[in-house]
Amino acid sequence: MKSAHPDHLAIRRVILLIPRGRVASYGEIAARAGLPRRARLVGRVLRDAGAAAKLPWHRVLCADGRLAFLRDSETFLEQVRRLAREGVVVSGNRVDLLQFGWRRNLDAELWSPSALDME
DNA sequence: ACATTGACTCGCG
DNA sequence: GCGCGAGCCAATG
Repeated sequence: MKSAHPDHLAIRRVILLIPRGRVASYGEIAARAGLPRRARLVGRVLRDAGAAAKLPWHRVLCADGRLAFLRDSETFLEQVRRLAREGVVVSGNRVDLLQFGWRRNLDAELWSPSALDME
């Protein structure tokens, strides 16, 4: 049973917009969906969505770039696999947002100009 | 109806 | 880096 709640739909829409090879935080997704400070709702939507939803859930991380799961969990490993498949590097339990963040620091582009090709 | 629980985030010490 | 509190609020028991 798919939720018809408009907030949930807005959040799913934003998640689908995250480009391959990029990641975004729960909070950023909420903000882009017009729901500032509703990061937890994003997590709830993803959990409720499940595998059948076909959402790129692996591109969603915590605000500091860490994955949201325990390092020994199967979900964590699956997320790392999916990210690696599209070129996103996970160091330890985190991703460098300067390189792979949807909205990354402009200075990072000076350090790796090739990142511009991903837009 | 009340308390707890989160795929969260941010500021402060 | 780490813990705490606050803000957030639907789902769960």
